[in-house]
Amino acid sequence: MAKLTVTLPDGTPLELEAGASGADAAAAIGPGLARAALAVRVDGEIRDLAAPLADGERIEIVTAMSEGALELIRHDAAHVMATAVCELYPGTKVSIGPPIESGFYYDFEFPDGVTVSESDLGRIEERMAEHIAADETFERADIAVAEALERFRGEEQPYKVELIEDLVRDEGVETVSLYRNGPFTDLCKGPHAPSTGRIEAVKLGSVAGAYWRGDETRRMLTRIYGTAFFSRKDLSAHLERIEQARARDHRRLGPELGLFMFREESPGMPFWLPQGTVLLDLVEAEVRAQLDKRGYLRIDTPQILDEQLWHRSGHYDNYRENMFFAEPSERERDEHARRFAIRPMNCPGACLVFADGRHSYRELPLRLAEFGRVSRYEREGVLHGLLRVRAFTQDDAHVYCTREQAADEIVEIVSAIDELYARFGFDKVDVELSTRPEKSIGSDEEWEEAEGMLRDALERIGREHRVNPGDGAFYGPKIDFHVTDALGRSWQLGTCQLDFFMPERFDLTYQGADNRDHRPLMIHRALLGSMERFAGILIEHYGGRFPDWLAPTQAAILPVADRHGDAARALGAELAALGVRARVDDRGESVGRKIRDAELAKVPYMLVVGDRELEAGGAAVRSHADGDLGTMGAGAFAARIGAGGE
RNA sequence: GCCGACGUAGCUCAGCUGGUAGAGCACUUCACUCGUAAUGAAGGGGUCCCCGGUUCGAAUCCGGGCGUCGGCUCCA
Repeated sequence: MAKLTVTLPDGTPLELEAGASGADAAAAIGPGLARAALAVRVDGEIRDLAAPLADGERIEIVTAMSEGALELIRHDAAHVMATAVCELYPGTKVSIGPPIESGFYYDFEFPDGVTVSESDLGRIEERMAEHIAADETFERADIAVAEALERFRGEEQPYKVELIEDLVRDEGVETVSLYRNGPFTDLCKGPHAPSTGRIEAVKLGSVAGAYWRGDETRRMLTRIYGTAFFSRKDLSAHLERIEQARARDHRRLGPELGLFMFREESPGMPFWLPQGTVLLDLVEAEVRAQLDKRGYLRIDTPQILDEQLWHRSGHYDNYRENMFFAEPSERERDEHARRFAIRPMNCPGACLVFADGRHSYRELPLRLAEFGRVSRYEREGVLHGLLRVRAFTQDDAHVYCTREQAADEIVEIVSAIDELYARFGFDKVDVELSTRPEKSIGSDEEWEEAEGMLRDALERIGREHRVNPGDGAFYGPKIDFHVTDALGRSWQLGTCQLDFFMPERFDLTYQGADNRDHRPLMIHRALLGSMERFAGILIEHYGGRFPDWLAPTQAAILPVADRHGDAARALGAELAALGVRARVDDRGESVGRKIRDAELAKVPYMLVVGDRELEAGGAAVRSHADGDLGTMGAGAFAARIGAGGE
C-alpha cells in the first residue's frame, strides 16, 4: 500500500497511509492530540481535519491553543447561529457570517413583518445550545457551480446566488464548497472544526443593521453579533473587559466628573464644565509649548465667513453636505443679503491672512497656528460623545513654504507629534499615508508629486507607515497619526496634509530672491486633531484618573471639623499661590464622607486638616495611589506634585 | 441617512394587561463637629422627550418628530 510522509512542526517526519487526513495524522501522533484536534495547518494554511494530506507537506495539528483556533470556532458559531435563526424564523435569507476581532456576526434578511431585536437573542442562544450539545458534524461538499446555483435558487437564497455568481465572474471558479451542520447548509470556503460541540462558550451580543456588502444603496440586513470561546472562563474574562471599557467610557465619566455635558438643544456640541475646561486648558498649554518651541505664530480668524469664500476654496463643491450655513435675519426682507457659512475648516481664513500684504522668501516657512473652532454637520446617527461631534477646536496650523522646504517641515511636524504624544503617555505612534480620493481637485501630476513628497519625508526619518488609498483630503494627500490607548484601542489624532491647490485658488504668492512672484506650498497640520476629541481619548486612556499634572483638581482639602475651616481655606490659598489646583471641602460632613467623595471624584490627593495638623503646621496627605504620605506643609506638597510647571 | 432598542425627579432606575407617579443617591434645612471610602432627621423637586390620534380616561396603546444608545454607511 502506498504511503505518504508529512513533516511535523519540530521537523520529524510522519509516515501515513496514502489518502490519510489531518485527523489520521493527529491519531497517529497520539490519542490526546486526536481528541484536541480542531483542524490542520498545512504549509501555513488552515484546513479541515478531514481533508486529505499530500506527500511532503509540512503540517501542524491545530488545537484550542493554536493561533487561529479562536477564529475557527467563531466561524463555526456563526454557522450555528444561522442554523438556529433559520429554524426560529422560517423564510430567512442568509448572507455572510465571518469571524471578527472580538467574535463573529451573521447578516440575515428576515421575512416581511419579522423583526428581531436584542430581546430575542436569548431564544436564539437556547436553540444554538441545542445544536452545540448535539455535537453535529460539519460536513464539506464540493459541488459544481451550476448545481450550487440551482440549489440556492431553489431555496430562494438570493445572497448566496449573488456570491456564487461573483465568484464565477471574478475568480472563474468552477466548483464551490458547501458546509452542512445538522439541518443547515451554507456556502462557505471553510475551514471548520469537525463538529459543533467544540464551541464551549458562546454569547450573542447585539443586533444592528448592516448594508448588504457595506453598500449604502443596497438593502439593509439585520446583523447579529456574538462571540465564542473555548471556555466559560475566557468568555467571562471577555465580558469583564467590556465592563471595564464601559467604566472608562468618557460619555459616562464626563458628566460624572463634571468635565462636560451634552444637551438636546445642541446635539453633538459639547458644553464644557469648569473641571473639563481646566483639562482642556492644560492640554492646550502642552500644544502651545510645542508651537513656541518650533517657530509658530499664532493667529485667530472668524468662524463665520461669506459663502463666496467657500466657493473659491472648493469647500462648497466638495464639502457642502458637511457644512452649516448662516443667514442674517435681514434675508427675510432682502433675499440678496449676503449668505454666510460657519467654517468647517480653518484653512481659508489662514489663506486670507497670508494674502494680506507681500511676503518675501525670507519669511518662509511661515507657520500660522490657530486653535480654530470648526463646525461640521455630521449625519444623525454618527455622533458619539466627544469622539464624533459637530463642533470642535482644532490645534490647527498652516505652513506656507517652498517645495524645497516642505520635507524639512514634515520631519519637524512628526517630531512635534512624537514629543507631544509621549507627554500624554502615548508612546506607540502609527503612521498612515492617505492618497487621492475620488472627490478632489487638481491634476494627477500634482497629486503624484505631493504624495511623493510625503513618502520621501517618511522614508528620510525611517518611519514605517501604512498606505490608505483614496483616503486623502479633497485638496491633497495626508499623513495621519494614530495612538494606542491603555485598553489597546487605536485612535487617529494628528494629521499632516500637503496642499498645492489652496494657494492657487487664493492666488497666494511670495517674492523670491529673483524678484519674481512664486506660489508657496501649503501644509495643513494638526498635532492632536480635535482638542475635545483628544480630551475624550485622554479620559478613556486614564479612566478619568489623570496623572497629577493633568488632574483638573489635584488636591481636596478636608477640614476635620468646622473649627478647622479657616486653616483649610488658608492652606487652599497658599497652594493656589504655588500653582496647585486645590479645592476645600468645608461641608458639614464627616471626614470619612469627604474622603469617599474625593475618591469618587478621582482626586489624586487629599489633604486632611485637623487639630494635629494645626499643631504641626500643614496637612495629612493621603494619595489615591500610595495611601498615607504623612504630614507636610504647602511648599513640600507643591514640590511633591511638581506644581508650577515641570 | 439607514436598521434595532431606549427616553419617567439633577443621576440610576421601578411603575403588570390604560384609572393623571415612586425608590435610592444628589439637593435644601435642622441637629451632630466628627480622624482616612457614606452621621441622623425633616423637606423641596416631575410639561412621565415633543406633537397628534384612539379612549369616559394615556407615562402606559397607535402615528409622526426630536434626542440617546448599539451597529451600518460616512468620518477628526
